[in-house]
Amino acid sequence: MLTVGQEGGHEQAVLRRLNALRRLSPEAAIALRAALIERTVRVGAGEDIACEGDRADKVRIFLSGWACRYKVLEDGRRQIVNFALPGETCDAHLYLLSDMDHSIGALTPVVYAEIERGRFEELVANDRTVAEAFWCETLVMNAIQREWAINLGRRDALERVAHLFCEVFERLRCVGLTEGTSCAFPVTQMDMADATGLSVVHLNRTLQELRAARLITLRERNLTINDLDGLRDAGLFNPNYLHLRQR
Amino acid sequence: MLTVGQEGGHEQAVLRRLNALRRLSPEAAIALRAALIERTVRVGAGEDIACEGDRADKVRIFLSGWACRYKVLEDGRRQIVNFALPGETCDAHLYLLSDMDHSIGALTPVVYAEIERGRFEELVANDRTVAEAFWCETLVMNAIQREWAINLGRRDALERVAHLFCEVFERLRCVGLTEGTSCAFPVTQMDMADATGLSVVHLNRTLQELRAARLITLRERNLTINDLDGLRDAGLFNPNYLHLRQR
DNA sequence: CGTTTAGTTGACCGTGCTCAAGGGGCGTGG
DNA sequence: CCACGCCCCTTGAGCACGGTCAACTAAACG
Repeated sequence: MLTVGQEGGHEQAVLRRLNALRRLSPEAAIALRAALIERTVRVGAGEDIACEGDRADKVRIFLSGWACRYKVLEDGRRQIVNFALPGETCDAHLYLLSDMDHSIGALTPVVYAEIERGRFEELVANDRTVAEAFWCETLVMNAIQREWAINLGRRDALERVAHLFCEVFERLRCVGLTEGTSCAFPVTQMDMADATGLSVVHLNRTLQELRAARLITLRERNLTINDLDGLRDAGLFNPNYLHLRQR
Repeated sequence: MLTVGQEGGHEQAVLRRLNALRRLSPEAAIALRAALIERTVRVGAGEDIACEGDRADKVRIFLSGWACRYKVLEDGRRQIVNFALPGETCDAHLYLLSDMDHSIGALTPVVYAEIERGRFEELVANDRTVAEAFWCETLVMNAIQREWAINLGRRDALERVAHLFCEVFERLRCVGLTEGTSCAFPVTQMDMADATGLSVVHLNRTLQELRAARLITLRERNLTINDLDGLRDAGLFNPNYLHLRQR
């Protein structure tokens, strides 16, 4: 069930993310913030935000909560192909394609801004930095998607899970959603398995391996990275593909 | 080694592809064709077109030959994350990110058009249909990348290879590079293995299985699909994610 | 309280990997 | 013209990583 309302405070993440990709002009930031609070949608955990086959007619920008993009094969096998984290945009200009080729599900309660085609085009037409920021966002999502292909194709179970943790941590860090070496990780082991292409049983054992190596602590939907360098080594993680500006 | 020169005749594939994604205005088609022949680059088989870490400063549009995007892990494992086929654009607006996060290698002799940042922005600024066509191209590449994640994460060897054949066949068909149920497939088994996340040995055995099932004939770098429906079933292939306009 | 959902553990099995060897085609150089 | 090397494909044998099936625990929730 969807409920629509005003939502304040979370649009900061969006601006932080776009700024990290491409510096926005002050006027652009103001215009964008206004657009983000015009129409927000809340979705409960476990609900679908969009389904494969749905008409694609608006742009979604995630304000809070975790969602995932996924596809289910005929026989029930599910693959999560990416997460959608706060501050991230779900396919700018998506409406140019007629319909969704995958589904988007809420893993936790989610709030996102919904921007109609005309309104979105107005935003990018009025300010070059906004247009470029959304291009960057799309290009980076593409790069992340490539990295997931590498993860699934050529890394073993331990490496995959370690890499996923590193990536998510960085994606959250750039929008200010980490505290020290901790961040939320509100995802079941089933979801993690579907994101890493493993079975739940093997994912569970892999987590235990990471814990035994004192690389991470994961409990009550909270991730603490005890040894960032160690985790990066274990996952063969190199953050360059995230294209976040160095500070 | 690179040689630069004039290249005629192949730009048709680019126009066919962009038109299949978004109808170009007649004037746009003319302007684009002109831009495509201004500066073309030829690369020999096996050479790299771009390397991870290179400065990203121009847009590449492939005119003929096959290339692949790939990344190599520290210990030598290689994953091909996508192919770049004639008519396809390699990251419009790529120059917005400062550098390449992966490499692009030529699998056969390749000819591509190289468009400088200023020239490219002029093209998309002058005609809305061009801008939209490149957005579509990028969004579809993103969708293809997602599908590869599914292939690598949740399909078994036979399904992966069958799916790859179906996808490549469709991508070539929309630019007019198929003849009946045949198309070029100028790729070594090593490359196919790296694209499907399999070992060469197992890929070889999987090919034999597809041949034994009379689904395909693959010899002398030429693929014939003997039973398209059968191959689609075997690969759980649904072309919707390619977003090609139905004729 | 019973039911459901998430996490955990054990035992067994199979897909796909590794290692190793050999064959065929082709270009190069003696 | 043949020899050699190289690349690509193929085959066999053994093994391991990760899947499947099943049972059990603990927490959450009505």
